[in-house]
Amino acid sequence: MNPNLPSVKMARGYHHGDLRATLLGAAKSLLAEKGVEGFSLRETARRAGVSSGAPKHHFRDVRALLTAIATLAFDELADRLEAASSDCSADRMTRIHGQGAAYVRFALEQRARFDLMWRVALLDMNDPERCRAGDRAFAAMDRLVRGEDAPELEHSDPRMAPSIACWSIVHGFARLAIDGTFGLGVDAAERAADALLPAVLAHLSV
Amino acid sequence: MNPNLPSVKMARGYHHGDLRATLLGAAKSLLAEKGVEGFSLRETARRAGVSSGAPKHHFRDVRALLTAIATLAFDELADRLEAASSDCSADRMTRIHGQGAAYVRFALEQRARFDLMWRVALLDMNDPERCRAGDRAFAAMDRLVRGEDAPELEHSDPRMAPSIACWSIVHGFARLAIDGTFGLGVDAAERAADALLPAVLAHLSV
DNA sequence: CCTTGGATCTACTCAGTGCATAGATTGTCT
DNA sequence: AGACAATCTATGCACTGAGTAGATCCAAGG
Repeated sequence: MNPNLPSVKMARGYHHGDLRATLLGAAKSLLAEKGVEGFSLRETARRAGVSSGAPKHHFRDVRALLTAIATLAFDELADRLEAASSDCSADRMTRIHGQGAAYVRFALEQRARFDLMWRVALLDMNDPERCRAGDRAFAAMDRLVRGEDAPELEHSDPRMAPSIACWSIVHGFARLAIDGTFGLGVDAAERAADALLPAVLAHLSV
Repeated sequence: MNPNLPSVKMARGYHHGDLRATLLGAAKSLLAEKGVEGFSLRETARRAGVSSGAPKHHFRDVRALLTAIATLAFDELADRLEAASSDCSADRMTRIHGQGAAYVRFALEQRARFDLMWRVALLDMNDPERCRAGDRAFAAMDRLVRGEDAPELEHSDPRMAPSIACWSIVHGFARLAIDGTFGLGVDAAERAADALLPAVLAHLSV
């Protein structure tokens, strides 16, 4: 055992050793249990076994912590979208539908985190990491819809319409499912989504 | 001046006279100024010129007040959707697009209230009035998409796919616009929405 | 008229929150 | 060894939603 290497699992003394990661973990599970509205920084600190002022040294404030979590979530979503669109044997429309299904699945599985990703009032929207991760997720969708070598454009450019249409329908469906339109409770939403999403995506022409 | 009729504008004494309506008004304007996250029951009471415990007699708790506001908002949205689809000279698809535009316009104009309508954790989702108003808004869209005399179905029924598709794309677009995807700030979002929405809706086939 | 009951409103308390500050502790570098 | 910087604790402040006890007022009935 080499006591010199900056071990991640340091014996917990006055200094925690890896508080930043521990806080992120505690925050994630608290979020999953209580949802965005039930989240609190103090409770996160409590779960990390640390005083309520300790997080300050790793996250400027609660917004910074939430922004970090949202960033991780956006990256995870981007991973999933990229994975879903990597089956090159399928034709374009099939891949688009598959990616849409992955988007909705992510939203339903990671309800609270997905919710958080869009809570602009709670996030630092100018955080460069968050922007990067968000753009990465959108880019995965955009590449599939507008093609690999389409020119990069502003989101608001009218030539983006096909990608925005695809994103809108999938995002809107995910939100409706999460927000209880197809029945409250996770099971009801998931069953409805499975039964409904393919039929819904059939109405998208891009 | 008949002092017997229960005037809405009673001179403000110990009893307010019309506190319920005043609270709703104060809450609405507070919401518009500070957004859902910045809303507080105490500040609402303060603006209504009344102590912080006074609202209790008109709304069980903050959730009941917010639910009442969401209900009013859903009814207002339903009114707008019905008005937008009433132009019988236009063909079906034109009317659907017009209704979608009305939906997005409402969301952008009434940002905070639209936001609130979908904050399930803050609302009493079982409140019958809220359910009624919500269903009314959806029904306006559904009638236009599936036809006046289509059978009534559960939202999650696969035969609802055309209406859900329409709702999803419009709702998703509105959320993206509100949540700053097309640029932060009201102006940017509105300009982008104007430029983008028609092109986006062109990809919807119902 | 006058009293009595019920509705409305005030005043206070409590637990909980985010944030700021001051001070204790510890690892690291010279 | 000594000093420094980073990390963590402890405390205080202003705010929140919610609960309780009591003041006030209105509108009946005697």
